[in-house]
Amino acid sequence: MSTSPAASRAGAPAEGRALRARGQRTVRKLLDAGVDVLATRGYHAARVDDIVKAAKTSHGTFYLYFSNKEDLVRALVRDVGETMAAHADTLGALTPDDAGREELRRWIADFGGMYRKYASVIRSWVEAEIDTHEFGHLGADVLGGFAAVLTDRIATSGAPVEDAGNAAVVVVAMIERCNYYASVGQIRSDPDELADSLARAAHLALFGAA
Amino acid sequence: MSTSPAASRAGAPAEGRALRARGQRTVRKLLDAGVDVLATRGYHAARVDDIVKAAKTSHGTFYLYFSNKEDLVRALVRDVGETMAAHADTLGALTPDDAGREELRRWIADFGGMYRKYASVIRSWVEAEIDTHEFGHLGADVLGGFAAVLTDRIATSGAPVEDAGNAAVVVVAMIERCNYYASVGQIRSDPDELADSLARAAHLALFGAA
Amino acid sequence: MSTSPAASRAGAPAEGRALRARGQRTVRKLLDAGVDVLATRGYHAARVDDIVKAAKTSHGTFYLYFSNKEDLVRALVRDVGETMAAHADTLGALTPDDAGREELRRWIADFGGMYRKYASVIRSWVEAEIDTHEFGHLGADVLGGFAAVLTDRIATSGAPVEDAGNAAVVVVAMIERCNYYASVGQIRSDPDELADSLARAAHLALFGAA
Amino acid sequence: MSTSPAASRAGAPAEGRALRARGQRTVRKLLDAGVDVLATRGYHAARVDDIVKAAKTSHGTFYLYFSNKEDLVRALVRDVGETMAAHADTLGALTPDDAGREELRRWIADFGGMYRKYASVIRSWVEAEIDTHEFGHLGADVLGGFAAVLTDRIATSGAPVEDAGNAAVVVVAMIERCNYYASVGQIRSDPDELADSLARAAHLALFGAA
DNA sequence: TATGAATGAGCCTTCATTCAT
DNA sequence: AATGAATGAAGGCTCATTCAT
Repeated sequence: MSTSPAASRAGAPAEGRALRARGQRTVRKLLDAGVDVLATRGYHAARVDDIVKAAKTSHGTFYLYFSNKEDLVRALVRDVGETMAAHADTLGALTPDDAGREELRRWIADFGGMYRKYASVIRSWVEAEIDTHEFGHLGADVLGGFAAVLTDRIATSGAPVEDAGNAAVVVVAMIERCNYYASVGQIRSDPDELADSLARAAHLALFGAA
Repeated sequence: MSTSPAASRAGAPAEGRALRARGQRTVRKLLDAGVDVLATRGYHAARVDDIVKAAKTSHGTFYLYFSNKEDLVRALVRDVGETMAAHADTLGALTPDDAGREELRRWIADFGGMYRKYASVIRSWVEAEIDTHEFGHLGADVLGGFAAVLTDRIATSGAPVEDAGNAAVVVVAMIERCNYYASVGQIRSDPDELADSLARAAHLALFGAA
Repeated sequence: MSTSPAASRAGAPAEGRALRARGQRTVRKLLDAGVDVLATRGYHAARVDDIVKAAKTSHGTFYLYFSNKEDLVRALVRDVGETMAAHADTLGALTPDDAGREELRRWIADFGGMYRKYASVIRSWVEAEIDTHEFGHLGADVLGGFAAVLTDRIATSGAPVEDAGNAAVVVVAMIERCNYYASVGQIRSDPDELADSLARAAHLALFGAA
Repeated sequence: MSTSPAASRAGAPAEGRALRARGQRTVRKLLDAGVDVLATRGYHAARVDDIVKAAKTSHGTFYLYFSNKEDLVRALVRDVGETMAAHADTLGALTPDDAGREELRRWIADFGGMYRKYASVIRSWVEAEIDTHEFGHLGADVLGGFAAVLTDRIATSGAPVEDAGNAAVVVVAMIERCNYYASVGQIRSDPDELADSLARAAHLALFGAA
C-alpha cells in the first residue's frame, strides 16, 4: 500500500537520540502512514489524527518523534528529494542522434518511475510550496538539481540552443508537469507512451530534426 | 494593487436576486479583496476574516454574497478561466517557418501576460486542486481548452509529430509550468525572454529545425 | 393556507399610530406569514427572514410593525388566546345525565375545533413557554380560564368530587394534551372520535357511572 | 444539585472506543452539567459553552465525547426514556375496587416521582420535539409504552370502556400533562395530592363509581 | 411606507499540541 | 516507550436588528 522512501530518518525530536529497534519501527509506521494519508487526503487536509490512526499509534507517540505534521512531511520530502537528486546525475552524454534521444528517454522514464512511486509526497510539496517556503525550496532544489545536470549536458553537447540554462528549465518543466498531469489523471497515457512523447519533444527542442 | 478579472460575478447566495448598484459595488470590493488576500497569503492560509478586513466590510456582508471562501474563489476562478479560455482561440495557423514561430510566440506571450495578471487566482486553483476537485476540473478545463486548440492547429499544420494530442499536451505543460516557475520566483527571467525560450522550444519540438 | 386569528392587531411599534389601509394589509400579510412559518418550522426555528420571505416583504418593513419575532408571535398568541377564552364561557350547566355529557362533549369538540384551527400558534406557545415566560403565562392564562369556568360548573353541579379545582385541572389537562397528541400525529383518531372519548372519560371522572 | 439518570452513556464520538476511568468521569461530569444547564436555561437557550463551564472542562473535551449539544441531550433522553419505560411494566392488575385504585395510584405516584426527578430532561424533549423529530419519537415511544401497558391492563380488567386503547391514551395524557403543569409551576399541588386527584379521576374514568 | 444592504455579536466546531500516567 | 485525555486558540457561519435611500 505505501512505500516510504527511506524511512530511515526521523524528525527533529528524535534527532539527537539513538532509536532502539522498537522506536525505529514506530517511526517507520508513522512515515508509512503519512505517505498513505497524504495520498488520500492531500497535505492540507491531512490531520495528525489521521496519521496516528493509520499508524495504529497515539498522538503522544507522534510527538515523540516529530515536532509536528510539517516535520514528518519534511522528513518524507527530504528522503524523496535525495533519492531523486541522486538519480539526476545518471544522465549520460547527450547527442543529436538516436543514441542521445535514447539516453534522454531512459532518464525521463526513470524520472517518471520515481514520480509515480513518490507521487503523494511530491504532490504534497507542490501543494505546500506556496505558503511554506521551506518545502517549496526543497522542491525547487530537486528540480534545480535536475536542471543543473541537464544544463551541463546540453552545454557540452553542442546543441544549437541560445541559452543552455533556459533550455534545460523548459525541458524540466515539461517533464515535471506532464508527469503531474498523469499522476492526477488529467491526462491518460501509459508511462511508456508518456516517456516517448517527452523524449521526442525534448530531443527535438534541443537538437532540432536530425 | 489588485486587478479583479471581471468582478461581475457573485456566488451562490446572490445567484437568485438582482443586485443594486451598492450591492454590486460590495461584491466587487469582496472579489478584489479576495484577489489581494490570495496573492499575499495563498488559498489555504486565507481566512474569510482577512478578506472582509481587506474589503472593509463585515462578516455578515460576506455571507450575503458568498456561501464561503471557496465560493468566492470559485467565482474568481470562473472568471479567469473564461477570460483565458476565450484567449485560447486566438492562435492562428502554425507553419514551420519563422512566421509560424512568431505566431506561436505571440500566443505564448499573451498567455504569459494573463498568467502574470491573474497569478494569484491561478496559483489558488493549483493549490486547491488536490482536495477540492472542482477547482482542479476548472483548471483542467482551461488547460484542456488550450491543448484542444493547439491540437487542432498542429493537426492542420502538417507538423511531423506522431500524435498531435500528445504533442499539444507536452507544449502546454511546458508553457504553464515555466510561467508558474517565473511567478513564484523559482526562475528569474523577464517575460520576453521567457516567451522567446518557450516559443523556440515549442516550435522546434513541433517542426524540428527549419 | 393560513388562517390568521384576528389579524387586527399589530405589535408594539405600530401600537400608537393608526394604520392606513396599506399598512393594515401589510400587517395582515406578516401575521399570516407568521402562522405559516410557525406551522412549518416551529417557533425556535422560525427566522424573521422566513417570515418576510413568506410575506413577500422586506426586513425593514417587518420592523416597522413588530419590534421582533416575539412581538409578532405575541400578537398572534394574544388573538388566539382571546378567541379561545371567549369560548370557555360557553360551557353550560353540567349534569350527571346524558344531557350533561352532551353539553361537555360539545364544549370539548369546540375546543378541539379551535385547537386544530390555531394549532401552529398554540404549539408555538407550548414550545416557547419554557424560556420565554411571557408566552407561557399567556398559555397558562387561557388554560387557567378554561379551568376556572370548569371549576365553577363542577362546583355548582354537585358532582361528587373532592376538590372541584383539582378535578377541573385534570380534565383540562386531558383535553389539551390529547388534542396536542392528535395535532402532532402522535395519535391518529378523527375529531369526533376524540371528542367522544374525552367527553366520556371526563364525564365519568366527574360523575361516575349513571 | 443534579441527578443524572444513568450517566453511563456517551454520544456518537465515543461510541467506538472504550473509555478509561478518567474518560468516564468526564462523560459523567458533562452529562450532569447538561442536566443542570437544561434545568436552568432550557434546551434551546442552552449553549455548549454553558455546559462545559458547568462541567469545568473545555470545549475540546466536550466534542471528544459528544458531537454536539443534541447528541448529549439524546444520550440523556435515551437513559431517562429507558428508565421510565422499564417502570411502565410495574403496573399490576386493575380492578374496579379500592385495591385497583390503589394500584393505579401507586403507578401514577411513581411516574410523578420520576417526572420530578428527570423534569429538566423531559422538558427538553418536549421543547425539542417539534423541530427535531427524533426527540419527539423518543418521547412518543416512552408515552406509547405507557399507553400500551395501560391498554393491556384495561383490556384484561373488564372495565366498561368502549375502546381500551383510547381510554389508555386519555389517562396517560392527563397524567403526563398534570405532572408537566406541576413541574413548571402552572399548578401548585404537592405530589401526594396530585397523585390522589389523578388516581381518582383515572379510576373513575375507567370503572365509573363503585 | 417600503426596501435592500450592512452589521456584528454569538455560538459552533476543529485540530495541533501538551500532559499525566 | 507509549498512550488516552485534555486543552484552547482559531476560524467558520447565522441571524436578529439597524440604516440609508
